[in-house]
Amino acid sequence: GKPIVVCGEGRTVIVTSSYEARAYGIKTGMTLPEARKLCPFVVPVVGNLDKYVDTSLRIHKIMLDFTDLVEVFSIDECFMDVTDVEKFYRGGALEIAQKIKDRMRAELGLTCSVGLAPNKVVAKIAAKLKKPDGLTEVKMADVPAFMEKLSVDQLQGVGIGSKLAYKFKMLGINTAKELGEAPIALLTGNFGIMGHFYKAVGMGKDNSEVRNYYDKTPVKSVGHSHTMAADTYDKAVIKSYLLMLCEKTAARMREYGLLGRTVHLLVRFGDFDFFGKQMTLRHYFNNGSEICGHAWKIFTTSLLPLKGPVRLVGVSVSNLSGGDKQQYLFDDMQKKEMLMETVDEINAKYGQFTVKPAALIIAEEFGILERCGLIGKYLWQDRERAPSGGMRAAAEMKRRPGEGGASQ
DNA sequence: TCTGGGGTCCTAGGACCC
DNA sequence: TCTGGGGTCCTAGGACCC
Repeated sequence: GKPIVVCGEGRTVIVTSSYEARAYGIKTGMTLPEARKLCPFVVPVVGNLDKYVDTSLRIHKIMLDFTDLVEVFSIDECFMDVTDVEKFYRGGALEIAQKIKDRMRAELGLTCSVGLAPNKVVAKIAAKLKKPDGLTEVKMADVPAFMEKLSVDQLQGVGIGSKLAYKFKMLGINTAKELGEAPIALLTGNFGIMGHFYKAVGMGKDNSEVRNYYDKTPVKSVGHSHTMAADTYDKAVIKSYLLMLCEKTAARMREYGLLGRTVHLLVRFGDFDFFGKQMTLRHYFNNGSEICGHAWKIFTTSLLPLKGPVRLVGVSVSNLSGGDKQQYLFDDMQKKEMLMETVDEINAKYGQFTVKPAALIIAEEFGILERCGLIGKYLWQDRERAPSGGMRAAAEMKRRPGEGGASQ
């Protein structure tokens, strides 16, 4: 019953908020001061990802009792295809939806909103219509009438964002119906191959399949970025942050059994100007110090002297390869891999960064990181959060990412 | 104490190969 | 009477999703 906002620590934004908070005009993406202006007694709550991941997996379990065709779309959304199983329930798909809602309430104390439709696109839009605790069914025959009532803004979430909605309006397309009826030449002329997709969405057509829960889609990139506690020109501080992010990235790559050969450096300056540059190597790696070496090379060759204070640094690795164990030509590479495995095991047991590169220890001891404020705390926060169970759950979740799904 | 962090996909241009 | 056509790979930038 209170106006609550969920946010992070340090320089953060509001991730989500209770309906009480929304009544004051508080929206996702706002800063805390902005929210306080709208509601002085708003209650900030720091998010707890481990708990959300754990809850998410419990929800999946409930859905999997009905079918394996459960496609994870995000931490709180799934598509479900009950075409083949609805005949086992007297009330059909509607009964399945209601049973899931009942079990979520009874077992997890949560409400959810369901959209029941012939395909993923319509189901996703339908699910958003009544929140919270809604259940909206759109039968095949009712799809045209359903789409007719929607503005292009309401198509958001299915690959049509606000910028696109604006462009549609500039073309005189204001409703989903108009989008569906727009000449294909107009759409492909303006949006290329995507024009076909937009027209289909406008008509409420979508024949993409709901993936099986156990079919893993390969990860395309792994990375971390962080907005520092304060903007800085200090290269030692920037490099320390970067090394920490590279170590976290590398540890996750190893956890997923991945190697990569493209390093992408991201930098956001104090004025919000964004810089990104990537570099592809001939060989594969998943070692934090190597990733950092490449990222730092991009930094020093492209960004010095600094045009302004740095606000955010980030790194990501792509061009990933399935992580089969490599046959090493040289013993020292094998030793390095054994070392990394051991470090990963220790950190999995005692918390992230229990064992870390000396460069990070030195950065800590000399107070380089503290000069920027929160970094020391950041380094230890994962340890304080009882890593073993939750982190595994998080890894489990990330190994099974989803894409767009029939019933949500 | 203005403006987070994790991703995917598409486009367009250039280098390079035969 | 200058410089085709088929590819792949890499990079940069942006829209979009949660």
